[in-house]
Amino acid sequence: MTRDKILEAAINQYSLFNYHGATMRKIAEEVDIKPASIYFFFKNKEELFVAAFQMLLEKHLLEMKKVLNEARDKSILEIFHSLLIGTIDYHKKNMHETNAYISLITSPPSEINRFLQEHMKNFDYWLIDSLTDLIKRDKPSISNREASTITKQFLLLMDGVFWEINLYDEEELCEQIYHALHIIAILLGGYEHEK
Amino acid sequence: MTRDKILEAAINQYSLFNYHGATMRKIAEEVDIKPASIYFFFKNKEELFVAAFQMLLEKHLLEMKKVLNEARDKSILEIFHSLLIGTIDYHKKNMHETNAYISLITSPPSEINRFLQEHMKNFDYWLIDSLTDLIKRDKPSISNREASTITKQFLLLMDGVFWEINLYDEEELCEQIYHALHIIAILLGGYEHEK
Amino acid sequence: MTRDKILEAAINQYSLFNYHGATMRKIAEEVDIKPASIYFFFKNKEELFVAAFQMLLEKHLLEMKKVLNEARDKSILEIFHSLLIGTIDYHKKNMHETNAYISLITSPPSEINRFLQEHMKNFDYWLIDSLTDLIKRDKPSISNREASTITKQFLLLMDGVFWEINLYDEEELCEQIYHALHIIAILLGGYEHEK
Amino acid sequence: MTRDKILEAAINQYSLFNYHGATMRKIAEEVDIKPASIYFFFKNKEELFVAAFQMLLEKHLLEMKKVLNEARDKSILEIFHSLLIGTIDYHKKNMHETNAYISLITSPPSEINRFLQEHMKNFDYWLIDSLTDLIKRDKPSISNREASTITKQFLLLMDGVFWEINLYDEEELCEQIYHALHIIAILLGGYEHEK
DNA sequence: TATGAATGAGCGTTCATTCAT
DNA sequence: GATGAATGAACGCTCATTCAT
Repeated sequence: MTRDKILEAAINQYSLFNYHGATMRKIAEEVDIKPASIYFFFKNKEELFVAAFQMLLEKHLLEMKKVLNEARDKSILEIFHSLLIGTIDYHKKNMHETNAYISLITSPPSEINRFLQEHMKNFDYWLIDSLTDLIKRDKPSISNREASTITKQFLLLMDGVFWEINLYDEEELCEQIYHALHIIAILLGGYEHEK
Repeated sequence: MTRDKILEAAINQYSLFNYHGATMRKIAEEVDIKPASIYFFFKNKEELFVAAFQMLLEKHLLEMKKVLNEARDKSILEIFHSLLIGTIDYHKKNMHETNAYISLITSPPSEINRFLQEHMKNFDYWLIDSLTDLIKRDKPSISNREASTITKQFLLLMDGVFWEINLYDEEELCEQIYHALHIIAILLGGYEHEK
Repeated sequence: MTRDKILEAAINQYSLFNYHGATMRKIAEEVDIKPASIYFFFKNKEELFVAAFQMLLEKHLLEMKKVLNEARDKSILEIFHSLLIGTIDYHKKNMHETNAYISLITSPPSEINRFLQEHMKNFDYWLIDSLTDLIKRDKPSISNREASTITKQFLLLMDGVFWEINLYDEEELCEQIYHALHIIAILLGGYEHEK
Repeated sequence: MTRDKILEAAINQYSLFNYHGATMRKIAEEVDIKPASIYFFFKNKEELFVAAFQMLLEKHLLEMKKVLNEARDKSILEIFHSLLIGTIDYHKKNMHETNAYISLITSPPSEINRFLQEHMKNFDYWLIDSLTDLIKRDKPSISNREASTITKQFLLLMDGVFWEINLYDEEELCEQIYHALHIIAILLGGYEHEK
């Protein structure tokens, strides 16, 4: 109970002030306990944050899996659509976590760098594999190579949208999502044509 | 100039440890002076960083302008190409600055938030305006709306590549740039066809 | 008994880190319980250590009495010999306790100072009285004054050897014990002669 | 200036409360500065105490050398006398330092153990060599072995007196010194006789 | 008996900052 | 221009201790 609240507060503070600015005092304040109490649950600041980041990344992975699973039976274009919207929705709903996630990737505290690299690689492999499979299921005539290319192109667009969360407001972001989907439609259309 | 060296060191430290982790002592150490000496040039930490960030953003804007200028006389596809390659090249060559830039955008120290928003908006306007103009110069038949759409789609792809600087190594990044250019070609091709 | 194990651990920790460095946590760890459990047996740190020191001093006194008792029927020179060897043996076998004992005497936690002074005085009186008696039993011709002198000289030598436990290794210490016994023999021999 | 006062205060506090009880705050208070200021002169607590102990041991060695030097031209018995009195006098006059010295030897903070061992060995060698030389100068007929034996016997007595600083008050201590000198006289007398 | 959970006080240390020189 | 010396505030953390269970 308290342990979970501490983890959550750690992520919040990290998203606002990064590692060095996220002090044990402020985390404790957010949970409404005293700083010393944190040390009953975590050995020190570093281990608290390793635990918090682990939780963050797992949650992110789980959420993505859920989104993909719920869209699994739709057409590939709709799957891309759901994935994009799902990602943005999740991140808009959990701005603190998203901010923390972004900070984590752009300037990871050196202690957890290796662990982070591992996670990112796994996440990437899983997403690429899943999407490539779904593309081939939807368009059986497509070659492995082509499916992989489409996947990577989609990731490129998704990453673009993801980065633009930082730059644009709700409305502009919506427009960019629309552009992304439009491009995907064109790319998939190309293969449609050739079939 | 000692002052310039301090600014540079501030950016370096910021890129490595963010605002709260970039201490006056470490900055001074990097310049090989004592912390007290920094206060001869800057009133306090906040003003030092405001100055450093200003320099960083100006440099970034200047660099982008230079890249665009040098490509100005090529075809629009080549311009897009140059812009993408130029951006990546610049950021690969100045990893500290890029890291600082990313950190600045993803988790800006609250004091400079307003100033940063202003800059980003101006940068965006400038880039969109410039690109829209160049598109229309290259393809006079295109409507304002269409030109604006292409520009935004290009920005989406460029942002995707930019974010992937964080995720991928040299080789993979190269592949993604290729995908981006390929997509751009298709999008422009569409208009070509309609002409 | 948990209580006894706590006392023992307290002495151990005290011998290693003195009063302020002997923490409740480390003591608890040594007994394989939690720090809170110590408070079931002792009101607080101070009372725990008062109890521990009392035990330590009593044990030391008892041991000395035992050594003296076992040598009681030998000649006075042999008694001195046994006492010296016995003391060293005991302290070599219980290095932690000896260390604690030495620390206790050289830098007593202020709270138990008075209690310690009392004990030391009693121990001293007892040892001097016992030895003086035994000398007179062995050499009836000796005056009270002379017997007292010999006792004090012996104590001086024993204290020398005791301090050198801190300074020398096994072999060198053995040599010093030999010197001590040699001197004692000479001193007693002087009276022998005069008899 | 300030640096020296800090070292002195460190020794004082150490003599009273040992390493763990000698806090930076109390040391700073004694010097009438703020705790943070200590860190301008010393990297951390450990290095402060290493410096303090080094100073302590050097001062002790110097003092002993001075005492020995001043007595150099007297007879060997008088030299022993001066040494004993000089040692006691010095330690009585610098009770804090003596207490620190004793604590240092009986329960050295593990970090400086090696350095301390080295010093003690050197001090011992120096004292033994010096005394052996002086004995032979005073009694040329004596063999090396005999001189060495006398030296070690003297050290034994001096150590006894030294330890008894902890146990006895002024008056009793005086008596013990008298006993020590008496024994030395007898021991030297033995060789006199044999000559 | 024993401990999980909590805390106030204090620890060693570093922070940004000042100011006389 | 630059720094030696200092400091108030805050840092991460550990201390002895409490108390309900």
